Amino acid sequence: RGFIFQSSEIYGGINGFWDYGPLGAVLKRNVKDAWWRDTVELRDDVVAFDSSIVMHPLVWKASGHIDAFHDVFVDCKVCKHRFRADHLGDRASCPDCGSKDSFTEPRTFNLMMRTFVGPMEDSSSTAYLRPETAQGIFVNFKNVYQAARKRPPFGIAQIGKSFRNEITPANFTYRVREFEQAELEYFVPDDGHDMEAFQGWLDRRKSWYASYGIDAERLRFYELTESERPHYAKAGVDVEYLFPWGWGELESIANRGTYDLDAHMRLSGKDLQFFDEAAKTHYTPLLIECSAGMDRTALTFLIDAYEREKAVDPNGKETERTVLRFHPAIAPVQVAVFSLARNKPELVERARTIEKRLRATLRTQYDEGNIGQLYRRQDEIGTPFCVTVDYETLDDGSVTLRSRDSMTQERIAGDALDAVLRERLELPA
RNA sequence: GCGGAAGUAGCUCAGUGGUAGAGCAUCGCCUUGCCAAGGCGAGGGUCGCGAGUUCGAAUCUCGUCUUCCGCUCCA
Repeated sequence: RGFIFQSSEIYGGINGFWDYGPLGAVLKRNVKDAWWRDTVELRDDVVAFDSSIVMHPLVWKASGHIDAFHDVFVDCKVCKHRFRADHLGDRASCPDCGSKDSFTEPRTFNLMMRTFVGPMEDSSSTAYLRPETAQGIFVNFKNVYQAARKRPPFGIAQIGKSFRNEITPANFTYRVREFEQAELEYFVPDDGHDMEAFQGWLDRRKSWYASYGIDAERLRFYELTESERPHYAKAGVDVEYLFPWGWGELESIANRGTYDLDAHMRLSGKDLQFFDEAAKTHYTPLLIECSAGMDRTALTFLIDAYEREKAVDPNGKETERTVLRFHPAIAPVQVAVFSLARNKPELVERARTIEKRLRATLRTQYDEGNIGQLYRRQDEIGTPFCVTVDYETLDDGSVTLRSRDSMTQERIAGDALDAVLRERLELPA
């Protein structure tokens, strides 16, 4: 139906990259808008940001990505298993099959995508496509809080593309090499209350997922143990969804302490601290991070909404109905408007007029023809409501309102339609 | 990167050396008029891509790309 296509399909595709079609692009935009609305627009303590994808290479030195993302591997030529060279130490035999001197030469896997800045392609011009958006926030931290006149506690949010040379892209748009992240970096005073801020954002993110109807049985908030989280992190919770292939991470919420700002202060030599007026001391703010994958979240909405149910056609034959039960805020199309017949100009004109009016404030679509087909087609793309213009409409202006989920129809007076739709779509009046 | 399997219309698939197929979907007309109904018609494929064998390749061989499964990896 046009949600997601393989990238560069006519040339055979390229592993780990995907394109969003007419419906998918709107779906993903709606997911991002929902995140942005809740995380930025409804908060007076969070400001917007949009940093560049290519940054000074030292950013990635400070963040640890240049070291951590350049893993050296060797393969056992006998059992074909691969090992990280630094995990093997001085061992000469394969831990899995015991073969001696069976390793290949060490090979480096660079998980950051590399490019060159300027026309000269040499080591001095090497740059990286960012593997996460967060560092753009950290290195601009001082500019942002001064320009926005913010003091901790306050947050900086950004949505943008990131790139990683994953060894094995897998599971559709779940593990990919180009993806979009939504990240909130929330800076709090070093006053012993940082875990309260962490809990506050965890609760807020929990209710965000719940408010868009994600199946609670398929969503879990996994608390990382001390050994599972980075050494500098005081707490971490992974938001996971039960995909068809198992539990997969959508978002990571963490208390990262002063680690990130410390690292950039150390390498850049710049001061990124605050001055506490009351205590007359300088301090480095602690950081609460919410980092969510937008492609993964969009995929979650798509999978969670998908349902096939038994139905019966007009001849009494058993058939199936495919329906995407999107929340109205997420659905690519919110209202479809139909003319009951395609060869009756007065019906068509009336329906088109209504569709055009609704289009000003809602995501709408016009169609005409066999009414059953039209309803099922909209079910399949997750449109919550359909409005049908029929012969009665020509008499009194009333229309039929049909619900995707209940499959029921009701008669609505023409002048009540807009208000009824806004109520049913759970939109503000 | 390793091992296995697969790739034919938008989707699901049939087609094992001799003119490229079906169902559904899409588009048009008719009929119908409130949940994928019915009738008639149309468009859509260099059979993933590239070589090779052959008089002739979707079909056999090799390479390559992509996808799936299992390893490996997972800041």
